[in-house]
Amino acid sequence: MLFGNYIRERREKRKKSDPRYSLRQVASRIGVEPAYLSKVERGDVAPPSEAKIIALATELDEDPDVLLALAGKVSSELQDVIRQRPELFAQLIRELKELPDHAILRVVREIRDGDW
Amino acid sequence: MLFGNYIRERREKRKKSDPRYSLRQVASRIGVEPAYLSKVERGDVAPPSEAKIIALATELDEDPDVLLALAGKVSSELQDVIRQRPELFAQLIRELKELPDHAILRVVREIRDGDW
DNA sequence: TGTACTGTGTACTATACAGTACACATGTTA
DNA sequence: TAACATGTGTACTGTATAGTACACAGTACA
Repeated sequence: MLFGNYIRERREKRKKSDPRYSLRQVASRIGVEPAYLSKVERGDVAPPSEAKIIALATELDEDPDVLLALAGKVSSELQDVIRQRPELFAQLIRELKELPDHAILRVVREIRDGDW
Repeated sequence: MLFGNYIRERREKRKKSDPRYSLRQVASRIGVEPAYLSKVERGDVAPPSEAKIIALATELDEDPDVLLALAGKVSSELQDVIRQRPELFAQLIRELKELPDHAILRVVREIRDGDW
């Protein structure tokens, strides 16, 4: 799924029941020109900046990390965490790379519940 | 520690015992102009691209992830891993953010040794 | 003492990024 | 049917990124 298609789909869905989700109004609320959002939704230009993507996520009630991923980006907040301890996190992420979702979820839960 | 200072320090150290580590020769081996590497080492310009930083890491036998971190970057390879499963990794990284090094290392080891 | 190598200052450049501004045709509604 | 709202095409812009090219002064050494 491409970023633009996904956004358009989500926005149009909301528009059905709420006219406040017209392209123009959403564009205005996230602070871009309508022509630009139009091009973004049609994949005519690259996805917007991280800040605009997060605004869009809030607006459409989507997970910002997922939208950023669709846009080929990783949240700068997460990048900052990694940059604080690059060896540790690099090792961890490479270790987890091949594991199935449920294994990673198990790690997340163990950390949340355990006495780390 | 700034990226440029660090690189210069490491390079000069090697240069003491091996004249192949002059600024010019290293620049040539990693494929940039000497004037540029000079500016990079003095922090006169921003750190180079990911590819050049990795070449530099290889050249100076440093950890690429550490050099990238000093340059304010995160390896695109790690970013790709995160982008494959954004929710999962975002959750995990935020969870680990506050934990001390030894706790994260424990996770890494458990994954490596265990039956995940 | 001249040749070769060292690091550096100045000027320039090509490409990507992240949009704006305005005009236009079509559609809706009061 | 006038006023307003909708999405989109075209043209343009400022800033950042990632460097190159060339000249120059100082140092080493043969």
